[in-house]
Amino acid sequence: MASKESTPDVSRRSERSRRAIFDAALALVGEVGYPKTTVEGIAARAGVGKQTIYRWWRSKADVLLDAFLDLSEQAAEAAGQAPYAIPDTGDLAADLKGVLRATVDELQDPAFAAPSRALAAEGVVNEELGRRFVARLLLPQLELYADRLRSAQRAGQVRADIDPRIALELFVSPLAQRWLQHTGPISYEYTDTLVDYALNGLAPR
Amino acid sequence: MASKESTPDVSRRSERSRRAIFDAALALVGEVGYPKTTVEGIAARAGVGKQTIYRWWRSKADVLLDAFLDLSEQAAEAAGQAPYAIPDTGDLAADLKGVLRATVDELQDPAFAAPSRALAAEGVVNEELGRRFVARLLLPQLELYADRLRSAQRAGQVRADIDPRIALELFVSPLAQRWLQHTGPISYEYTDTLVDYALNGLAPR
Amino acid sequence: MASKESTPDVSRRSERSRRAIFDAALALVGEVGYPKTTVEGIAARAGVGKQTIYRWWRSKADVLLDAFLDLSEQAAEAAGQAPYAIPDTGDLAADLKGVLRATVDELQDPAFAAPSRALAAEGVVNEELGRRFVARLLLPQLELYADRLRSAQRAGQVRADIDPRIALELFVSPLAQRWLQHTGPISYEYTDTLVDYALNGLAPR
Amino acid sequence: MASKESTPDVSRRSERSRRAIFDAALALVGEVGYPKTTVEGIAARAGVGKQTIYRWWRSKADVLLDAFLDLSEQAAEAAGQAPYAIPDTGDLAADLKGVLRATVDELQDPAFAAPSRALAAEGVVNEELGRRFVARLLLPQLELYADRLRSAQRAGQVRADIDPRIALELFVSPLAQRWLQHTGPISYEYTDTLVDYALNGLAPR
DNA sequence: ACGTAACCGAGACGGTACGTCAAGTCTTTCG
DNA sequence: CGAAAGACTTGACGTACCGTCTCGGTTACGT
Repeated sequence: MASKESTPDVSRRSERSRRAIFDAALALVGEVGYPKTTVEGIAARAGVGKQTIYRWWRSKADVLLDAFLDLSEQAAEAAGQAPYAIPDTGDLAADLKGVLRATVDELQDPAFAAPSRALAAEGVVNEELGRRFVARLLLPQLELYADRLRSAQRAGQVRADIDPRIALELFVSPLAQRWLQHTGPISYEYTDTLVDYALNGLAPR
Repeated sequence: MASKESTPDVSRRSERSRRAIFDAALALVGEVGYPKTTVEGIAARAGVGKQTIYRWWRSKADVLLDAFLDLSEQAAEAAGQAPYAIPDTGDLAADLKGVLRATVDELQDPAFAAPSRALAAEGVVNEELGRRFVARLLLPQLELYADRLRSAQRAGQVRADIDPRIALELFVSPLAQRWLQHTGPISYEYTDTLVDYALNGLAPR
Repeated sequence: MASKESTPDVSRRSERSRRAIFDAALALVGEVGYPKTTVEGIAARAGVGKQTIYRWWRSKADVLLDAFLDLSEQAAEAAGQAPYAIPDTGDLAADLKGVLRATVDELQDPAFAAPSRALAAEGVVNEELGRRFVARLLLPQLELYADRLRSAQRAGQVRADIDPRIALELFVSPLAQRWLQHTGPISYEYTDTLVDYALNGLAPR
Repeated sequence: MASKESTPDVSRRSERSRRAIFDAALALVGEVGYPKTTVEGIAARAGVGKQTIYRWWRSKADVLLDAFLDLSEQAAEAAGQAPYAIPDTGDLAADLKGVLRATVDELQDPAFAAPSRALAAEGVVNEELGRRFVARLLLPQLELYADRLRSAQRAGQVRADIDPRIALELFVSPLAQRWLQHTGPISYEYTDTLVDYALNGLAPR
């Protein structure tokens, strides 16, 4: 006996509509911004009835989260073999700088930045969505940094008593904050500096 | 020569209404959250005409920004002599840990956290407001950390070639991100660790 | 080929709402008067969204015009066989006096008078609505008088060179003006007198 | 002890403001129509504070009524000796036709027609103002017709048993209704016909 | 092969809040 | 102290979207 509240029959779902909704949602967020993106607008642009959106998602933010996850997966596939893993050349600083430079590029691509920023903002204020955003998008990425740091610990390049989950925030969070809150400019030089400071510390040796 | 679009005659403004609007706005954000706080609701709660709000502010976010700045100023005054300055006991680590612990407390006070979070969220998506939020609230506070770090540089506790404006982000941004995006728990232990990592670096010495 | 500005899909329209709106509009005009009747009030009383009114009508006056036309049609149906036709007993004076006496009664029934007066007033100042009011309500009624006068001409009771469309105004317009502009009292005696004066003229014979 | 609600000290009243308000009110009604004429607009156009209007009048309609009365008086003065009286040449039909032709001209002069129509409309719906409009503008004019008819009765041109107050409506009201409600065109020929029909009646002699 | 049960596009529905406008009141400033 | 200026409270306006609820139509099984 299926629950009354469960999603409708998934097997009959129109893949065409799903794709059109994702495309419309991402396009609208990029074009007019998140606040002016409306469910009504997404439905119209996707050539879809409003109810088709409400049948499968609970809110505008929900749609966008799925659309963005879908986008990320597609991007990952397009990127080929090692889609999302931090290289391990043995040179920790160089590896981190490389990944952060790629992130800088990504953050400046409007197609990626607009929905990402919108979801982050919504997550700040809507805790439930925020937790899903973090769990499905942010944490997996952070975990890659943690893995790389653990590897560095085994190689003796990072002290053994360091908590990798916290350590990674030393260079990731500053970039995140500058980007989200416009508290400063973003550049390769900046992220390189973050890695240097974080690895070597501020105090004289 | 007053511009046609400038705000109306400020000298005639009702201080009573201004205060009531601030109080109502902060109270509502705290009680029902930012999205459910409406201009109409603020006006009603403040016993003020809606037009009186639109006469002086352009949006809900604008009102809240001013209300929150006002709150901060009052809090600063109430805090007495050294309202917003980081102590300088000579022990950099201890001083930073102390201030961050105070910040942790503040971030857990709902009266302060709700509007702050709302403004941060709005600023993420509304760049114009975001820049004002940063310029009027965030940067002044960050500058205090920069000052303390400069003092530490003079005392030889921080390397001279370090850029204080970037260095401070090593411990401030992680806390900010955990708070804003719920990427992890917040505690005294956590901020203490951040300061230790940031000052000493991750690499073995 | 439907015009872009045409009313929405009429076949899907809710008859229930339409009726409720008419009832509410007529009731409110009767109770609080036309100027204090608001679209918002009609919607609330009808248990209907405001947008449902604006979807189908352009203004308060438009709603009221349709509501009143609907009322007239219902009254006509209720009146039975010969709903709106002037009797033709052969005695022109008696027939006209009878109809005018009925009109006097109608003009003193508040349920009928309030919306009628409101529409007339609006029509005086809003030419577009005025023309519709006249075309759909006033002229059809006047035409009945013209018909009766033509019949009287064929019977030799009215001179053949008389223009019936003007002639009818001799007894209809005075009543209309007294009612609309409060220029004098209204009674059976008054309308009887009008008919006598109009048929026989003022000059001695 | 003066009542709180009495008008303020009339002797100190600014004639300059009073005139400017009248001019502004009449101009605005002519230019944008009655509904779009606002007290705020009148005050602005007259270079006067809004309160100066509310001090001396109770409503927009009140202002306009006084403005129109003032205009009528000025017009009357300008017209010279016998400002408002119906000529008495002994030929009743000719005298009435002449006056009605002049009225036709007046009704087509926008400077006169716009405020007049506006006041009539307001009077239809606002009984209190309507009665003042009628008493101060309409009835005095009707009385002139009544006087002329009484004179005709003394001359034996109108039957003695005719009530002049009702008789005059036979030709005045039709013109009024056509003008107010757009129920038909207005012309010299039309008003001439009205006089003929009214004096001679519709029935064959 | 055919009913019947779902999804689908469309869009009307009852609502909430928006941002604007004007009403009429109240307060401040000036002559 | 009257008048100008204009800020105030109030409340209707007409618009934009919300999330729900029909409406036909078109698949896509299940018997």
